[in-house]
Amino acid sequence: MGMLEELEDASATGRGATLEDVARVAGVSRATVSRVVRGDVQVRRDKVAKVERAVHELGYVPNNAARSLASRQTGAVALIVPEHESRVFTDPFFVSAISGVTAGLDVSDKQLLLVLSSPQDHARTRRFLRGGHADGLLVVSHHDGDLSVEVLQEAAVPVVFIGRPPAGLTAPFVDLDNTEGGRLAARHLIERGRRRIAMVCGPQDMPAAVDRREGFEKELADAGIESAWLSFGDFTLASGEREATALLESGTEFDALFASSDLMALGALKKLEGRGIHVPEDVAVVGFDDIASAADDTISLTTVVNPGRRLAELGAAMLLDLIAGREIEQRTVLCPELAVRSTT
Amino acid sequence: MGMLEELEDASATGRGATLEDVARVAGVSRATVSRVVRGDVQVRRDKVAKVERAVHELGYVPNNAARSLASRQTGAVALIVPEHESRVFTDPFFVSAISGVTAGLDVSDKQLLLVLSSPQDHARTRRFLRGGHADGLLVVSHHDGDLSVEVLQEAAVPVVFIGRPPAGLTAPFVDLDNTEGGRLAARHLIERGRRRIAMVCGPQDMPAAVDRREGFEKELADAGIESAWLSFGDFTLASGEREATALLESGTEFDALFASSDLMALGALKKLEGRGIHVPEDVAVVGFDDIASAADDTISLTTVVNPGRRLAELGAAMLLDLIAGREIEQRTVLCPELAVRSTT
DNA sequence: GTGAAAGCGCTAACAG
DNA sequence: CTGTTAGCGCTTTCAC
Repeated sequence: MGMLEELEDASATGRGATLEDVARVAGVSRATVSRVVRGDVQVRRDKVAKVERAVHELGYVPNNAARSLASRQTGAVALIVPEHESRVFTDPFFVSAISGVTAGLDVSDKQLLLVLSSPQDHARTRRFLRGGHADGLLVVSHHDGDLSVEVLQEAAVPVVFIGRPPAGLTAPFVDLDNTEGGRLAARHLIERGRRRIAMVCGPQDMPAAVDRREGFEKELADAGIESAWLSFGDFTLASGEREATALLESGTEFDALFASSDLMALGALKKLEGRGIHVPEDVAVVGFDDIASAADDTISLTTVVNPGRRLAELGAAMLLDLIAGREIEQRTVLCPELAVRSTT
Repeated sequence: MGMLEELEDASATGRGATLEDVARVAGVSRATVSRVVRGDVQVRRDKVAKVERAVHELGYVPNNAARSLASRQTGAVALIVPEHESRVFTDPFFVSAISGVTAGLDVSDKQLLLVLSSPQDHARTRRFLRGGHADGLLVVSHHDGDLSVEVLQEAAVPVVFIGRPPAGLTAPFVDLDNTEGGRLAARHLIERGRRRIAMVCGPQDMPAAVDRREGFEKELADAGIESAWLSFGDFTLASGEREATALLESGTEFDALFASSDLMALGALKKLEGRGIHVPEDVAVVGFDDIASAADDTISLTTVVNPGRRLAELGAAMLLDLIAGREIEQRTVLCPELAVRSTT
């Protein structure tokens, strides 16, 4: 299937007291009970007390379905991740993003629906979007073509991108300045005296990956040097290994490697070490993301910090504002920092 | 918050054609449209065609909330994982379990709600359970006290455990014969000529961890040898490292180590190698689970195969049967196998 | 086979 | 501040 999500939704099934029961016991009208239950402040204190007692007594729990039906709100927000399950559960960046969204939603009573939609699930995702399951959408890790304007529009709810949307798709977003991130990495390497710098880029159908590459290339150009090698992975550990191997086998001389994700950097590191290449003596390595294991003693990877958690949190807040009908900044772009450790 | 879930649920928000619209366009009654939409076979072919055309024409999508409200069914099934987010996204076993459930549910139209409920979220989980959000519950990775009979009963829906529930909690379940798994590991090590065997157990508030330890101990006892050392981790990589360090520092002599999870085995392996101990020459290592990286060339860990995916799939099928009111086998116990690789 | 009618439990104007 | 009144959109007996 390919949908995975956070939730708390759906509807109450059967049993249980209804608003009406509570109203009867408390000796007030249904509307009043409804107000109390939702915290609609305009109710006299004594009635509130009565209602609360009745609610407790009856073990009343609101019926979600009825609530949604009447309010035309689902009480949920969906986080759309156009990646395969295995990737999401494997890349720490997503974990931080998810926990960031969770945190950002915490101030509201919205539930998180995690929607993993690998390419094959296109139809399913579309159905989901049309199904009106959420009051708002958060999109992370978007590749070109994953979601079209039309499909998004069908959902008829506010959308916020975590990471700049591709050209042609206009939507509010939060993002890291990935171009600057690429520059940062390149500059650092140059300052360390490296001149034969290779880069393993991320998938070029993702704006973030493109930006990182461009920033890297620009910085090199500004310094009047050319990149020693450029290749493309998909942000995974395996692709990092693969591209490092290719780099090694190409016979290219290089004294530094910039990987567009920590996972790829880790994969490359493994291969380099396997060949007896010393890091950072022979080759300096810089990653991107700053996943937890990058700071691990035995790895200690120099990397560009990608505050995924923070971005996600901001994105969630933006979405909440949008849903509430508040005005928001259409774009929020954070400035990257470099965490210098032992690989450079 | 601490709930994470799969979903597809909630309710349609606004817009869109209703059953009534379709009925009008198709020239039939609402009831008929409803029957057609749900595939309630008793409808004349020509009317079916008319309805389908109208549905297509209007782009009709059923409103979930209304559906749930009327049918008193949510169309969702919850997978309860009493673990912290970080753990779930970090342990490949959960990934297989999740994908197994996903697969098992695929034959139905039920949606998966992933509920991560760390201990602090007890109240939240309880609320969720009482909320009637799902038509059935699947519980995996249950620790003593995580869920009580009462709490489960409040949900008032069928429950299936993936992994034997603790004493006192009676529920249908699917499980691996963990005792046999522990035996298998011990026997293998003994057959390899090892006699000073250490074990890093899992948390003893989990039946699976207890069983693995007991199987291990029994097999050793049958062979007339005593375990060299026994300690307890929590199934994570970090705890594997920690316990291995403790083992090393205790000065205990040992020529084999059985870890109750692959992640712990990996952590231990790292520490052993860090100390210049050769595996398997000096120390043989056996893990449990057979996560993907266990089969990795550079690791090649001998391990007891825990078919998490299969178990989860079976569990989901059982739950579906239960929800449909069908009779089921109260317990399904799979027999473990050993994957012999390079660490023994 | 098919339609009519009666809600599911709640929210949301609208009076008062 | 509070009660009354309508539905939200769909499923589900129950007759026909």
